[in-house]
Amino acid sequence: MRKKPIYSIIAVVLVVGIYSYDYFLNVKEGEVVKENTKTFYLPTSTTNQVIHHENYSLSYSEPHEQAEWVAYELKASHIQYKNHKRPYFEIDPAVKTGAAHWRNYKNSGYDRGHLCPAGDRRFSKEAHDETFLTSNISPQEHEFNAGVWNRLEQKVRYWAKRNDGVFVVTGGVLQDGLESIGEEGVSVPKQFYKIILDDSGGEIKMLAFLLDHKDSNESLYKFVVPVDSIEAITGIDFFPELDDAIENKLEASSSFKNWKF
DNA sequence: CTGGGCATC
DNA sequence: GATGCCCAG
Repeated sequence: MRKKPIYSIIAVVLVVGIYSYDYFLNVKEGEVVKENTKTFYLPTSTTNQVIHHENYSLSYSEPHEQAEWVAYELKASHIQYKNHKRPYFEIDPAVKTGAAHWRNYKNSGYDRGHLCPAGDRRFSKEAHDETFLTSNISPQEHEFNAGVWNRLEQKVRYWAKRNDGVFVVTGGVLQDGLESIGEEGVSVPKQFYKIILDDSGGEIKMLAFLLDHKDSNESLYKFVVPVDSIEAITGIDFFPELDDAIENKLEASSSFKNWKF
């Protein structure tokens, strides 16, 4: 072996290469990412810019200067009440096309509305801080953000505790012709969606919400829609790795009988 | 919980 | 730009 080190080097390169290739295959969009022992369901990207952070993934839309979706697992154990100081919003360095600056939001009249809520990532300072990237926010009316949207986020935490974890995919509906704010032109969505998937009970359950970008005192179940209808207006395929028969059945349903409100 | 504005350095 | 303080739904 000592006489022919070149063979050892080649062997190491081959092994590393194969495992790297396998790794990148696994994190390709629409594929399944192994996150510890759980399986993480990722949507497709219409923008070809999927980014994986430690505690959530996203697909960034450069024209709209925000994520078209943010996806993450919310485990029951994630829901803690540790207090962290709110940090400054930072430009997401992983967005190669250049994520928006928070200054676009300043004096715009709109909140920097989290997509992956800070309240869902309070289990560590690192996870909490990671939600303060500008790739994780969208312009939201304060009354909406602190109102019906906040109610929905709290309900998701309730389900995560009750069902021992859920998967969440959320974002604004990005379309042509939206109003925009700031020098970089961050689009202001007219609707926001949130999709919850629970696979803890052996059988997969799915629930989707579509809300107009305005506050409401209506009960949350009034906003339940089939996943199909969100796919139709966003062009995103939300659970492509699910068995087609299961995917088609679940995504066509707007039933919420299996969910306690 | 969800956030903002303003003064200060 | 970063920090601290006071504010609202």
